[in-house]
Amino acid sequence: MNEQLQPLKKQPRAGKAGRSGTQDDIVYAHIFEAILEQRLAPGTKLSEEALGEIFGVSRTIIRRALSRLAHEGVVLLRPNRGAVVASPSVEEARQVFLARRLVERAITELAVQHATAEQIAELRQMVNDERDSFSRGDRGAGIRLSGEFHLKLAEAAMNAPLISFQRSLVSQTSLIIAQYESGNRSHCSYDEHTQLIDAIEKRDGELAVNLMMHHMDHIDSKLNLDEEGASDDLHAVFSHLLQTKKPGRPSAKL
Amino acid sequence: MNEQLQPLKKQPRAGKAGRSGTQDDIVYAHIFEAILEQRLAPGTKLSEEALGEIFGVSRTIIRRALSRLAHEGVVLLRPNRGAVVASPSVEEARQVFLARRLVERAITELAVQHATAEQIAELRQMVNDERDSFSRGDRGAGIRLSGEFHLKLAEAAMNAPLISFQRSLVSQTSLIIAQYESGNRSHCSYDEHTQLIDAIEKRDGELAVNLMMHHMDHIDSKLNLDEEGASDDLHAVFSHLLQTKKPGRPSAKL
DNA sequence: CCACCGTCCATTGTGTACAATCGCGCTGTT
DNA sequence: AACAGCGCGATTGTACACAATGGACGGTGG
Repeated sequence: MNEQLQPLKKQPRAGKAGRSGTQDDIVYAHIFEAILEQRLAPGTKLSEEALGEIFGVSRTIIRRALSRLAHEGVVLLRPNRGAVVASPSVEEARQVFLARRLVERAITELAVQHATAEQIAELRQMVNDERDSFSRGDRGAGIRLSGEFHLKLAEAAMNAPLISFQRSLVSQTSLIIAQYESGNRSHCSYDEHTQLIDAIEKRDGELAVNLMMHHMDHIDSKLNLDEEGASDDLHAVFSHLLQTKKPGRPSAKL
Repeated sequence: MNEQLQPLKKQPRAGKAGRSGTQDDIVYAHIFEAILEQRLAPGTKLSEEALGEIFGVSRTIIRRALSRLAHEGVVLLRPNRGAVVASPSVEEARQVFLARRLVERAITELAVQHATAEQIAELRQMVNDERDSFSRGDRGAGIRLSGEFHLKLAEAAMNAPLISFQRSLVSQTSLIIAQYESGNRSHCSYDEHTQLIDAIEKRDGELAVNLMMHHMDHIDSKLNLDEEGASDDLHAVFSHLLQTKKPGRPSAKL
């Protein structure tokens, strides 16, 4: 339990109050990555003290990071009960996908208008990285990079609120994919990303939007949101036995 | 500086760790309201210690509340420099409005599909409250209630991510209105809200969306985002002198 | 007289101690 | 033996103490 990560402790030991927010960001990014790459399974308890020891920081920092993650929807903060990795229900997944369709359409249209040559080049680079990850068999990194592609696209749309919203949606999408993907197919078609970039570069808005919508369809179809397998959400598992429940799920899983 | 608010201190004094998050919520809500009702002007410094004394809680609580507010975009957190009430630039305002058009359209369509009779009744109640506030001359509460109407509408859309995003957008919108409104006109036409509810109740999606878009136009037209008066953003004030800044201002258009 | 620089002070960033809460196992009773 | 009530341990929630940062102020030199 005493082993700690090196990169965190670039300085002696304690008391390096400086670099405001840097520690937060590091912890946040590490947990975030671990969740999105499915190294942390949904439902896993995230103990503040344990994380503090692992990263070599106090609970204060951990707590801030968890707070941010909860705000993005990848972590569930249960009052007095600690934090766990979120395990989106089917209904939550549907809502996220609905919202994403909406946002992705808008982002695509805006990106066609505003994307600079530099941004397009960066997008191509990201697709390359993504392809590399998949060819290396690093599925987790692939999911993450695929998400980062969509995030980069949002940046090209030049709209801060949309970027922020997209970050949250992409994070949750990655979590959903990790949880519900029907394993056999190669799940993220990076060639669709390439086609999308081509359309954006040609400033063909209609084509780009169509491609994006098809891309969304493909992602959607690769998930089995209808018959969810092996959930730890008892309410969902036995939902067919319940007659009068509210549309929204309590989302409390044990 | 020693005067404190009563409602906060419902119990003896310190150590009431219970009711997890309640104190946070109270502090958060109070600051939030104060900002939206323009009792706190944009740019005002929000000292942690001062707020802590006012609310009778420690800086820990204040810090969390400020963090949440920053996440929603109504407070700006400057590392090592403290928090201030956000003062959205014209460009930021444009981005928020663009995003809102997008989201409001989707919310309206979803609300037409999903709104229950109960929710519609609640919406009518909110419009009443809003009208009362304006007739009382309580402009601040009016702005806030107008925002809460749109938030309630988002709830009727039954999509958690959209609700969360809408909350952020509405907050920022209120701040923008408070900052940029050209003072003479009565600014929020609650009768438009009433018409909107009627359309939703009749399940007339096309009409509802049209009304919502016109509503957005009206809000937009009441702001003078073109000639911003007396900004404290030097970059914006002297932007015409700068040659190599960010690529101009991408016109807000979809 | 103005500009530069070193010191001070106010304020934030972080770690840590302590108190409250929740879940869980134990014991006693029926 | 099963269930209810109760204390206990573990973990989170809060407050506070200390360290570090950044700006302000005043002194000194040009």
